[in-house]
Amino acid sequence: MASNRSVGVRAGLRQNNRKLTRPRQVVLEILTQANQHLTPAEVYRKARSRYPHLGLTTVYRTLDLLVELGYIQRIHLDEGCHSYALSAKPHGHQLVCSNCGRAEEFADCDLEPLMKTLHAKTGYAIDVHMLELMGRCPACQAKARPRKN
Amino acid sequence: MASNRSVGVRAGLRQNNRKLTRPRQVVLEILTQANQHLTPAEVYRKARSRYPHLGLTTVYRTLDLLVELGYIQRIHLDEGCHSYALSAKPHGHQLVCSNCGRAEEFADCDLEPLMKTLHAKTGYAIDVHMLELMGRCPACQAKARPRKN
DNA sequence: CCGTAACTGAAAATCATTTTCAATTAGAAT
DNA sequence: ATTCTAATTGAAAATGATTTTCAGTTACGG
Repeated sequence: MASNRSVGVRAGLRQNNRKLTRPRQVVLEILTQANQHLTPAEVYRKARSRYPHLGLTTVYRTLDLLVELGYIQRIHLDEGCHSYALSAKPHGHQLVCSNCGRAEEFADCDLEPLMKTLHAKTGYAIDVHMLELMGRCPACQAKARPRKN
Repeated sequence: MASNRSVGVRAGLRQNNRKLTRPRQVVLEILTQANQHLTPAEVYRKARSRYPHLGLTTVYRTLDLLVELGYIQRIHLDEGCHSYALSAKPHGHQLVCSNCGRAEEFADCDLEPLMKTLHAKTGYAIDVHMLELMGRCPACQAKARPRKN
């Protein structure tokens, strides 16, 4: 069953003279099915249960490629550092649970006013921004305060 | 000449049962005099010209400590990953030049409305945010378009 | 000045990421 | 279906960043 996504990706790859290989499919599947941002090592571990021959090197290369083509995005966490997640929406940001790591993606960051102010103040031609929010997700909040009953 | 900052830091350290040692002073001086965010390796190189006996291990440990006490802040760049800079203002964010790396700090991020919206939408109890902007600084813009005359 | 907990630096260990290279494979062209 | 070739792969080695270990040193309260 070739997923819709996989069809789209195949086309995107072809445009760039790239191939849709098994390892690439597997990495993409893992990220598609995870509701989470994953580190390269995590992707590797999960992907190998499906395709044991996969190499870690290839995971790194595939993640880079998918970022380059815009199918996934790179996330910076305070430690551990790099994780990757599907970019469902153009220009997505993450809202990450500081307890369980679950993440929501959102796009409506509305930083235009801030960027204008800063441009006026500093003269910088701002073209990129990185925004990430952290806090407890509803489930973890519930777990944390069972005494509330 | 003990700087004002160094006095404040000494007090802060003492409260935590920590000492103000020469290596720590040097690392702090380097960051104070840099108008830039610096990686641990950069801090190390600069600091050694002043205090050649300094070890890289100590630089890492000192940077961690200073972050913990709130005197400096950790910055995440797209690659290279970690850099450190003085946190002049409480809760600072960085506006980094994508060309030369120079950075401005700002605090008035005004994300409250966004955080409220997201809280309503997702239920997350948001308590931390990471925001970083990138773009060309005025100097690099000027350099990039000399033909404009 | 003393005592001691905090701190230090060198070396080794660990962990993430990249490079190298010979073998394999996807997919365009027959 | 078969061939051809550039793109891709995985193992191993190399590189780079960061952490741990540990014996010796130092700041600073008493």
